[in-house]
Amino acid sequence: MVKDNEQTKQKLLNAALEIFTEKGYYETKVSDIVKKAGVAQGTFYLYFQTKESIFTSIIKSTNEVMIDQVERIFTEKASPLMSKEEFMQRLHETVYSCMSVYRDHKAIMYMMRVHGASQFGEAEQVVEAWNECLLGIIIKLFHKFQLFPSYNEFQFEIAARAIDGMLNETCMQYLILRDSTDEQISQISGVVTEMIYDMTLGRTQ
Amino acid sequence: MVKDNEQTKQKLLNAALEIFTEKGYYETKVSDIVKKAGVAQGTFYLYFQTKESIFTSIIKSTNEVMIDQVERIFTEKASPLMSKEEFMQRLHETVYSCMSVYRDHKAIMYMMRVHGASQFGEAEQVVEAWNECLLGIIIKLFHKFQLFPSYNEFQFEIAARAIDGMLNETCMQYLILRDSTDEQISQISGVVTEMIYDMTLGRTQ
Amino acid sequence: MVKDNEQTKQKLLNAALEIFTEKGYYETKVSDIVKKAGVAQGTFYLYFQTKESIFTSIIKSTNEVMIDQVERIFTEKASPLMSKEEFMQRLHETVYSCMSVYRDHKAIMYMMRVHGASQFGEAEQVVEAWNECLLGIIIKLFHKFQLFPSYNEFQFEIAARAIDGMLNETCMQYLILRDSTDEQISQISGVVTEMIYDMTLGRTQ
Amino acid sequence: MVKDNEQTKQKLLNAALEIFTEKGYYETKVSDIVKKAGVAQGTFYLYFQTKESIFTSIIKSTNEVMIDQVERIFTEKASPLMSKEEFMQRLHETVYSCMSVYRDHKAIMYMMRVHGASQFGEAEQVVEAWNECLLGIIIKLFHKFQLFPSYNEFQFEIAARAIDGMLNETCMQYLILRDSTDEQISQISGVVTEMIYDMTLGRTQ
DNA sequence: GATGAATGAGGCTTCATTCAT
DNA sequence: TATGAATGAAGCCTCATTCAT
Repeated sequence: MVKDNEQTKQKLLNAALEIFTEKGYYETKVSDIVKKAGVAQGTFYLYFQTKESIFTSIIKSTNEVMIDQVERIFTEKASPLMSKEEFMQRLHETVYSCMSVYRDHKAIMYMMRVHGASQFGEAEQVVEAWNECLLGIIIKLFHKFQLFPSYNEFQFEIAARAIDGMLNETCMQYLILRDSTDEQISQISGVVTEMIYDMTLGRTQ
Repeated sequence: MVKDNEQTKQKLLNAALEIFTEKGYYETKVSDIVKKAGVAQGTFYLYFQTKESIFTSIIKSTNEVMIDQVERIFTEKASPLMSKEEFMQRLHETVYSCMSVYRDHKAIMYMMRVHGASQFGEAEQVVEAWNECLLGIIIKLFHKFQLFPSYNEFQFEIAARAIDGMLNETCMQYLILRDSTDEQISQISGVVTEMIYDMTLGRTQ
Repeated sequence: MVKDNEQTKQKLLNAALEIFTEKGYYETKVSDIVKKAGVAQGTFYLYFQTKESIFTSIIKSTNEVMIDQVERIFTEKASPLMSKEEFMQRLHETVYSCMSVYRDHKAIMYMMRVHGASQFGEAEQVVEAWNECLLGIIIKLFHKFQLFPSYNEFQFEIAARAIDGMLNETCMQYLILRDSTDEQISQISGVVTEMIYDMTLGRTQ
Repeated sequence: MVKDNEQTKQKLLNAALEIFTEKGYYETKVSDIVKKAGVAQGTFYLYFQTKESIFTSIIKSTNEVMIDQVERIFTEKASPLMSKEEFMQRLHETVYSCMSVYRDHKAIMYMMRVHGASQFGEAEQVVEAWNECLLGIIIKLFHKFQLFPSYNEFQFEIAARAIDGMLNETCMQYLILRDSTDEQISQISGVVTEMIYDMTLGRTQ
């Protein structure tokens, strides 16, 4: 029955994610995964061709979800015509949502960042895709709000990457490496929101 | 002879750094290292106890140098009494110097970030030490300039990590993953400097 | 239903023969066989106990047929009283028929010779049985025609094996490894017939 | 020291030949080989890349030797101008020498014929090379002695293959599958020589 | 100190066979 | 009878480490 089929595959995926997250790709043995999943060694190979392929499979599928979620979050949240308060409110919501995405995919993010998942052809592209996704969104927003009018293409990109780095680092520290309460996440996004505002719309000028 | 001794050890360290950087810890074989160093397999174990120990040794020693350099850079560069122009000038210099440190230790940084060097007890501490180093400096500066007066301890830390993330990401992208000219590095630190200024001293109250 | 039963078994036998022939015993997987037969993995074991047993089963049953055919061919075809022309005619027919047997069981012969099917207890006996069959026939004919009167038992056997080898090799080359037309097979048996004649009845006494 | 080096390699080759001969390629485990050679599992891979490569290596090198030996044997042994007695004498010597070659490389021949060594790309070529070698020699002799004047190209080849098969089969039976004394080998080559003579120079007509 | 051959534990993967449905 | 998911033993190979010279 397909149901059973999928169940086993899912058990393997869950086990693999957990152990990859804990130990990284190389320290994870296929035997660890099957043991945790509660199936036999051979069963693994009914669902995945190689150890690498389950790894790639995990980060690829998660990544698609994350990119999708993030893109949805940033769409049509804010407009240049808003008042500062309204804008801040929206920005805060956006940052908060974005952080939730990180939290929901904690294990994957951990794997990608801490264990440096960019070692295999496909995984590398995934990490890159994720980076470019956020960057693209930020740049699009810059244009929408006509920020940094004096900046050239290159400077634009730098600014976007700086914000990307800010978000990434805070998410990493407070959502991936530590567990934070909703209350704390709200505070974190509050600080980040303010900073982003100050660097952009709120620039002294 | 000690001289010879050190020479061989250095050859191994150089070779190891190069290959670790290129392939990461796990994909690097001791046999690769000795081949590149031009010594015999057994010789490796005259200088390092294990493969892990040469790895740790490399990132530890480099890290000390980096931390030292960065701390020196941030010391006494700026003071709250300066004019904005002067302050900006100093900050720019500081960021630029900081970027130079990244560039000078490109390989190590690459290893730490891209390959996720935080897998072994000691290496993990090194990565952490580096993060804490920058963070500490930033927090100290916040205090010195009495920034974010309304922030509590937690928010303070968040803000510091955000800036840390900004710096890290831009360094990563432009100095570690790509090669940038001095001219470009100057532009990059310019943008970052402005952003930092806007988020801190230049805040719209 | 027995009918269905037999059908499935036959499908498996056909598939197995084809793949064994193509890849040899070891490179053939049970999964290949069932796939080609269009049945499930488990079904295989309803009809055959092991992979080895289907293999043995195939060559054994085929071998019986072949031995039977060959024995019939050689029976009462020629007699010492014939004229040379008549004898040659009969010998030619015999060799031709013999070659047809090889051709009809091409796959099995291929398996036995090219893949060296003599690795398992039973299979080995089959190959041997086949060899002894031909050899026996040839020796019987030698006696019937009172050939090699000066030869002792040992020499007799050598001569028989030599002819056996001749037949085998030409069959192998032209019927098993290559496809030959009826016309060509006729030529081949012509040459072989002449040679056999020259070595036996036609000997320069 | 190179001496030791070669010694270990030779131990492995000897062990491998012995076990391949006994069990065939697939039933031979690398662990069997190293056990018989008295070295560790890993040592095997210092000298051979894979199990297949030691197999190929063995039959390739032996084959070169055999081909060389056989070609030397057949060179300038007989000439069309000889008397029958002299010719028979030479032919007998030739066949005898040829049989010695088989005997000297018994194990390899066994492997090639009985286990059907033609399963891997390179091994296949080796078997073919050996077949073509003998065939070529026989055809050359046919031309030299202007045998079978009425035969066309195709018939020529058939005749050559027939003789090849005769030689092969007798060698196989008496030198590879059984052990024969020198005395016996002499008898065998005697019979074969007579047969070859009868089929060729001694043809009625 | 330097060498490099030798070691052997342990990982990944295959595949014949079983078994619950 | 038929299915096909599950099993697990066993093989090949890698590579960090040791050791005799």
